[in-house]
Amino acid sequence: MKIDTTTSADLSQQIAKAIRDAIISGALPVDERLPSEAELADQFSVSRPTVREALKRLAAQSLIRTQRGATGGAFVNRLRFEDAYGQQITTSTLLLSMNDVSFATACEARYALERACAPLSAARRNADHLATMRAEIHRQGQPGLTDEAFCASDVAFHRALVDAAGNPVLSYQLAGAVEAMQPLMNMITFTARSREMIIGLHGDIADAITERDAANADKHLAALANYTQDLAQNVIAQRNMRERAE
Amino acid sequence: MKIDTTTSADLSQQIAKAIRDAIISGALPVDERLPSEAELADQFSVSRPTVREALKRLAAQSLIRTQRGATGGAFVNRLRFEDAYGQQITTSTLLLSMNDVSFATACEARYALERACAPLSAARRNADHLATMRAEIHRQGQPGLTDEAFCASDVAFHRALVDAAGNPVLSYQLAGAVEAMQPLMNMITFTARSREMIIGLHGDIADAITERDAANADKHLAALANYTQDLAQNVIAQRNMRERAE
DNA sequence: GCCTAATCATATGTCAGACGTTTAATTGTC
DNA sequence: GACAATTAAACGTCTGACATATGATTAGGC
Repeated sequence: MKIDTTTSADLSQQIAKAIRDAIISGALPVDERLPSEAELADQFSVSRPTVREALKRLAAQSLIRTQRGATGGAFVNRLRFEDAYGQQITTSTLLLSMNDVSFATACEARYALERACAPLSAARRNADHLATMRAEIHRQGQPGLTDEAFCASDVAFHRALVDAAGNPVLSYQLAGAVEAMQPLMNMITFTARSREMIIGLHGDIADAITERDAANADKHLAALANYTQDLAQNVIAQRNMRERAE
Repeated sequence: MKIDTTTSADLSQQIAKAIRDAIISGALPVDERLPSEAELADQFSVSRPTVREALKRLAAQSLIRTQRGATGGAFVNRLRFEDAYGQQITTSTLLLSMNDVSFATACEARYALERACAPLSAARRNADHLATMRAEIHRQGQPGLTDEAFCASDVAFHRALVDAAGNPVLSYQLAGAVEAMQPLMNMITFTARSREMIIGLHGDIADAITERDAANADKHLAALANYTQDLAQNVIAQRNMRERAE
């Protein structure tokens, strides 16, 4: 494991890259213990704090985990889908908020991906997925539900729909798209009538998935996508009206 | 900005989380300068190395950038889609290699996502996208091309197809799926005949996109997905045969 | 008075050494 | 042989210092 002396980056960055490359290449297998911080400092000819900064960089990416104590140290971490969800959501959320991504663009991406899952979900859904979807639909209909709670339930419904496809890669990819949309969704204040409409479409989608009817599931998802876009456009139009009036 | 004293995690982890939350919530806007390391150390009542470890964690996620010198410091970084690609690809690659994801599962996810883009690509593609796709198809047909080069060109073709949708969110999401598949694709040794077949399907897809024919694009993408799966199955079957013979 | 060059101040990057804390293995005792 | 005390290894944190980069300031020359 050698550091790249040609680049003029921070030492901790170079060391992190060297170890990261070793992990990606498979030279450091999962659960392998890295040398101790003191040994790494010797190997790379740097001080322990510098090594520690490099290790923290890797820890932030969930590439390693550390344990204290006699047999402790840094170990190559098995990156699990659940661990990657959080990071994916954080990144997606920031990408949307920092790059002036329009609601329309985000919404389009989200529903395009979700519709890609629908046929698989229709084929493979099990009782658990259906039960989750029905439970969330029921929750969404309860009076007095805050907008935040409604949106959270909305996300849970769609995640169940995606998970029903039984493909962890898809679930991971969609997690970012669906969860990151939530802050944007929260911008839309749902009226009682629009909630009713959404719940109805959720019911249609759940019905189609229950009946393993991929075509109908796609149809209702498309309707939901259109309706969501319309809602957002109205909110934006009204906001512009208000601003012009002031 | 307060640290969570209830959890018993590392101090640097707690501090990183506090700053990260502030960034996500918008309390720290893009390009805002964080207090100097010494000031942060004072605020959080920790030493400077601990603060530095926290900042390195954030830097690893591209949430901040640092500058040396008199007016230097740590600044909230505008997370760009291009910056996020690399991280997304690294994470996706490790997820696949560390979790025994079957080729079938990864392939299914990839083509499901890609087919979700196709209708948008058909509607919005411009001359640049078409030119890139044609150029890659031409490259793929050249004799003497190594398997690696063929796969790289394959990735470039599909990225052009996805980018044609004109939705940066989709491009970002797909980058992980498409690029992370490459190591798995490289496992498949393409014969001359299978390359011919793939190039033919690429041509069909490019034709459909050129003609803005979403239905045909989807049809040929589905055919390509099936053919890729078949190729992989044959490779795996042959490998098993060899192992049994030994 | 204006431009250039030396100086300075500030902040990050790195180092050395030390001490505290956690944890498992070892040792010693009953 | 089982349990308790000791020990050693490793991470977590702190202090203090020096090196280095870089913008701002100041001094000097024209």
